[in-house]
Amino acid sequence: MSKLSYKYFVKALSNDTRLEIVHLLRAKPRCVSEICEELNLEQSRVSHNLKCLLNCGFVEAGRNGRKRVYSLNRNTILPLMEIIDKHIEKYYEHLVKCKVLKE
Amino acid sequence: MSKLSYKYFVKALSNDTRLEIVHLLRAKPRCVSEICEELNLEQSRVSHNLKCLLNCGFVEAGRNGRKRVYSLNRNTILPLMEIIDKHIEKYYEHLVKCKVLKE
DNA sequence: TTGACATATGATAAAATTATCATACATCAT
DNA sequence: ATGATGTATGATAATTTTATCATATGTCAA
Repeated sequence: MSKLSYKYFVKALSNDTRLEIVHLLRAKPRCVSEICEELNLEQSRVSHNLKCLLNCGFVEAGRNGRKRVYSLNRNTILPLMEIIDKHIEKYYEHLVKCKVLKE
Repeated sequence: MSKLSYKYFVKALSNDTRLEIVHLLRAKPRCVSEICEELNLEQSRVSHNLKCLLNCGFVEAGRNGRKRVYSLNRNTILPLMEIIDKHIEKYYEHLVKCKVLKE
């Protein structure tokens, strides 16, 4: 319940790969190879990042034959993203003016 | 409004220094030198990290003489932290069992 | 049981973040 | 104006995070 764990949970959502996975799973559950294909990412990369999301309870894993199916933990991650979205909506312009975002 | 900005906002909260600052400001606004003292951190480190929080709209800055006073943007960061707290409460045990947290 | 498919994992290289140092800038009191 | 105080900023070193590669593990079908 410490700041350490706080940071850990937040870090899980502060990475492109993991955010892409989360966004993809928003629509429906998928197995690892599907995630790889749809996001055009390497398998080990996806697995490593899924593990992080799993550890933090942001996704859950089931099984379908030899496939491991991952789905969002909708109870927690969706409301969380909603709040962040709202904040971003309000402050995006501000952030852009500060020219902090590159790319 | 892209994933890039999303990541940027979340990253602002995924760092020990910035989280400590945010937690400190929860009680009341403070100037840079006060933050340094209370958290026992170097001044430039605090300033750099405050800038990040400022860019993202998580804190606001005023002035009092030659002191620059920072305060929390309570509208957005407090509800956000509340949700994260709730999630952590639920999943902390799980996370510990996975032995992901070191220290 | 063997081979093929699906995923996980450990080690390390590559990339990104962070802290630190030196110094610049800004404000106030004299 | 000058010095003292308070804060910001740029460059780079130190640290952390991430991706990649090689390989291990697990599951199923034959």
